[in-house]
Amino acid sequence: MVYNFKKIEKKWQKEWEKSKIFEVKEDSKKKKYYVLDMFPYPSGEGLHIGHAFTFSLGDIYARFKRMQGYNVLYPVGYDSLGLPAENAAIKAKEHPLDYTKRSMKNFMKQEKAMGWSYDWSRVVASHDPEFYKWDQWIFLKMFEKGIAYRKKAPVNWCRKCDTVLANEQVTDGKCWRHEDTDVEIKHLEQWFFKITDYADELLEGLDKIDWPDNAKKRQRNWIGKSHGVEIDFEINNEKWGIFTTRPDTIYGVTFMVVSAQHARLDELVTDEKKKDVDKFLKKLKSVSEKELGDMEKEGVFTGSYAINPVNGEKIPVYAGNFVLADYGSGMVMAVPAHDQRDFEFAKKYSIPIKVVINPAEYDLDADKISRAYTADGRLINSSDPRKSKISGATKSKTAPTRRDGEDFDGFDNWNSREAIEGISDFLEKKKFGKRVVQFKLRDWLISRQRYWGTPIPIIYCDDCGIVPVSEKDLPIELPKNVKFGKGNPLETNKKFVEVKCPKCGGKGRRETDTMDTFANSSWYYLRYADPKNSKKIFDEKKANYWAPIDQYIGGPEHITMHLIYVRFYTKFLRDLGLLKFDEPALKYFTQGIVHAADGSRMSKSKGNIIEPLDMIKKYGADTLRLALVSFASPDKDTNWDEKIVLGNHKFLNKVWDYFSDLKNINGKVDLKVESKLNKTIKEVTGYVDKFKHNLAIIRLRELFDCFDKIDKKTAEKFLIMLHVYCPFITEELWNKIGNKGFISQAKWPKFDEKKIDEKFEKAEKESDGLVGDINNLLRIMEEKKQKVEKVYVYVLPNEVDNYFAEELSKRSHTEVVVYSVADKDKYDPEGKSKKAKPGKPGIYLE
RNA sequence: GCGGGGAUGCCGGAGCGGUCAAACGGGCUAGGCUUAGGACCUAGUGGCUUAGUGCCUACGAGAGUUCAAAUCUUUCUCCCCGCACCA
Repeated sequence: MVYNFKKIEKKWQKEWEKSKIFEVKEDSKKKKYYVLDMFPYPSGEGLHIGHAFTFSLGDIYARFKRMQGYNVLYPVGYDSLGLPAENAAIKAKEHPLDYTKRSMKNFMKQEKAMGWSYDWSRVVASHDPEFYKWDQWIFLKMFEKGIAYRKKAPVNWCRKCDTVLANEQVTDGKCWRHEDTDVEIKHLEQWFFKITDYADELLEGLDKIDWPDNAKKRQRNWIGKSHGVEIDFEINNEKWGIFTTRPDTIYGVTFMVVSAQHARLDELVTDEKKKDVDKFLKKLKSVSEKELGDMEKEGVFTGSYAINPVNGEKIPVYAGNFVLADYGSGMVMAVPAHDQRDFEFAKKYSIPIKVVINPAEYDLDADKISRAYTADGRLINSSDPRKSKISGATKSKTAPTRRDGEDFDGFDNWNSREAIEGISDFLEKKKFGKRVVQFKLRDWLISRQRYWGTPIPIIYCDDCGIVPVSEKDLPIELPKNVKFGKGNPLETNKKFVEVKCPKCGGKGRRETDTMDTFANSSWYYLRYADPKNSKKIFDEKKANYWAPIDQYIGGPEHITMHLIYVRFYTKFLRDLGLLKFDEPALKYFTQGIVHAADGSRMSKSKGNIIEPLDMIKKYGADTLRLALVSFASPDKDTNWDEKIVLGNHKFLNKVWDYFSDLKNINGKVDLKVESKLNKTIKEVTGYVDKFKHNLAIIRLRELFDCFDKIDKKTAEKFLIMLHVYCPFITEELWNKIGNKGFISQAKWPKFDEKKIDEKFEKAEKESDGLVGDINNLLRIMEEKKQKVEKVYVYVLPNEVDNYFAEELSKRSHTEVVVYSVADKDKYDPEGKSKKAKPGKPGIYLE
């Protein structure tokens, strides 16, 4: 019988839809399990192979947990707001709303074709005002708590997107969506979320969750906590704080560098240097951010001098292109002898280099070193010359001692590591500075000057200033009637923009910026718990029943964006008292990326895209699913190869043929098969749980290969295990072999350790060995041109059951006779039976 | 520069201290089955050897730990990825 996958897959899609078996309710008696794939953006192109892969992983897991008896929430939705949709719509000369609706419909159709077992009653879409209303609600709460705030800041601007970007959306100085477009820096007033308030918690929370190490490390790196000291340097009779992690080098500071973008740079520039500085700044503006990264360290003297608090030295202040304006205080103390960047700068501008740390083995010579010495060592030149004069400090070479108070005379001979602490103590004691913690993480810039996003619920009033929209007026809906072209389309709708001030009733102007699309994906997982609630963002009982996500699945590209934001939102909503947990996802699986056959990225421009739909048409969704996850370990990157699909299709054909013939499953329980079955259940259960689907499928194939005539229970258990990978064909066969209902609702099989008997496997191995031996002998005889008619095998009496003449004959293509060594009537003209050893029967050829 | 991952047979990929010449798939070879088959079944697929044996060489390169290493340590080479002037 032909395996008509098209018919079968269509049939079961309908059956599942009709029966609604994947819809779930809260059930206090059942243990819940929440499986979630990352919120997809519904592109007009439909599903790509990456979707097919990652969502299949989710579906496999959801089906697995469901069969194991959990109350499984496995929802789907659409991250339908956002720049890509707007851009695609403009390109197609279509309204984003129409484009989005069409894309979503197309997506749903394809998702159903893949056999993903979503609870379709819970679909959410972020472009739905009933959804983004709650974005706005959260915004208002954040505004209330001071988490959402407005400030002027140097921001990343993409000309092509026509909007600002978050730091996370800039890669190599280029826009994350336009690899060919350099990001420009503009100074604009923008909305920010104060994610940095949660920096410490975001860091510590990582210890509590079961995520891949790699993901955790990347987040830690991104958050970038470092301990250091903020030291006050006096410039023009005013104190300027600078951040350093190396207070041990403070005696080696020979100049200061302030960021060229520093807001208060003007105050440092003296009149006679103004021209120079302006020239320098102008030059910087003409280069893009990207080139700035590659550029040599450059700077210009501002004319001002700073006083080093520890030794009273007067040092020049430069403006430089390599100092970040928004990290630390935007100014650094430069120690050329012990920092490579400072070293290069000092060399370029002939600034003195002062060694204050020597390696253990030798002394550095400031005039001769070719690069900064950044390792640990022993401090020199690290005392206050003003004090030394008074006290006539002895230059002892003895072990350093900790000095307190007035008799302090420096840190010479201290170990630099200890000096970090010692000098920090000293600075704090003298009130020259204080210990501080710095993060690389910046506040999240969420303003976007584009149309297809959540409107920010704020009104500007000349009299009242920034006024939040009141909660009862939510949602602020996106007007459909806008003109696309230059600038923010929302500004073209007067009715939207011109509003009354909610406070004074006077003339107000509505904020036309929309929110970053990542806002939506930061809390959508909670809305699934209660998707239709029109009164509240979600019912807290429901949210706390289903959430947090037990198993989250998605690509590595989201580790530093979405996965940070969603953690931040979760903590914020917890602080509002809505959630009883701190982390959105307890477990996270990062799948590998499927590349094109040649290892390059799949992209439309390269024309190397594999369409899942094509594969479904050619081989069926079951085959595609099986192929995608059996190819390699799912956490590894792979290169696509259609041969894999072909091989899996063959396998499913065999499965189909085998189970279609009911005679095959009318057999009796066979101990050998039973042992193998139980062992397979044991292993496959473990593999599925750990996403090692490639290995699980191998085990299933091996089990299938050992089937001859089997009993119905065995058949069922095999089908159930295969079902998580191939839901359609197994559903059909489940019915075919006489079961009512859905295999989707069957119970995952349990294994019985007692039924696993390694002797069968051993016997099988020995039997394989014997076949090998026989064939080997036959080959040798053939080479010697000796004809062999019959093969006689002499088996030790206790092993007689392990060898079957029929099987051996078949596999060696020669008639085989099996004797027990103990058989008195055996035919054994050359006494080969004496050679029989355990697991190794004697052989005689004739 | 920092951080992560990788290098295994003709190929994709398992294995991560002994049970490894190395799962499973693909390819190829031989045979069978067939009107035919790119379908299916069986066997083989590092080298040398042999009535079923045994030996040698192999898991990017070198060194080491160990009774024992593809598997552990270390150095090196190459590849991929993430962050990147974070003081």
